[in-house]
Amino acid sequence: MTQSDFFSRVYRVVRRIPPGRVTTYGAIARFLGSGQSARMVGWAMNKSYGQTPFVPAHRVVNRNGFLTGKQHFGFSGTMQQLLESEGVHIENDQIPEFENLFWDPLKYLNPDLF
DNA sequence: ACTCTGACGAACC
DNA sequence: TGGTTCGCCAGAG
Repeated sequence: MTQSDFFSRVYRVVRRIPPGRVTTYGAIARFLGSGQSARMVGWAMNKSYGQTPFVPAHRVVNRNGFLTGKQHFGFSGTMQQLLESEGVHIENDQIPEFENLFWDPLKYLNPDLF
């Protein structure tokens, strides 16, 4: 594992997502210059458990604001609980305010630094 | 070496 | 409107 590994780059982006905000697998992939690799971002999240520093994977949802990765948080409901503890409202595994809470890496981070 | 499977998303029917 | 295909590519069998 080196600093430039795709997974490491993904983790570094995810760690920058502010509490109470969310982004998408595709947005991260596009930010890293690999727009068609959203699946790899998902795979990276799957392997993010136990990483240090902590990787707030619960702040990454799919492009429609659905908590598609909730099954991977151990007890079903953990992902939702983490988000709600940050003030993110959820209904039926979806974030109604998704469009307002969406945090785009391309808008706040410099790709050259990743 | 080869096939299959995805925490995705866009393009096609 | 909705199901299927396809690009992507790292692991597992």
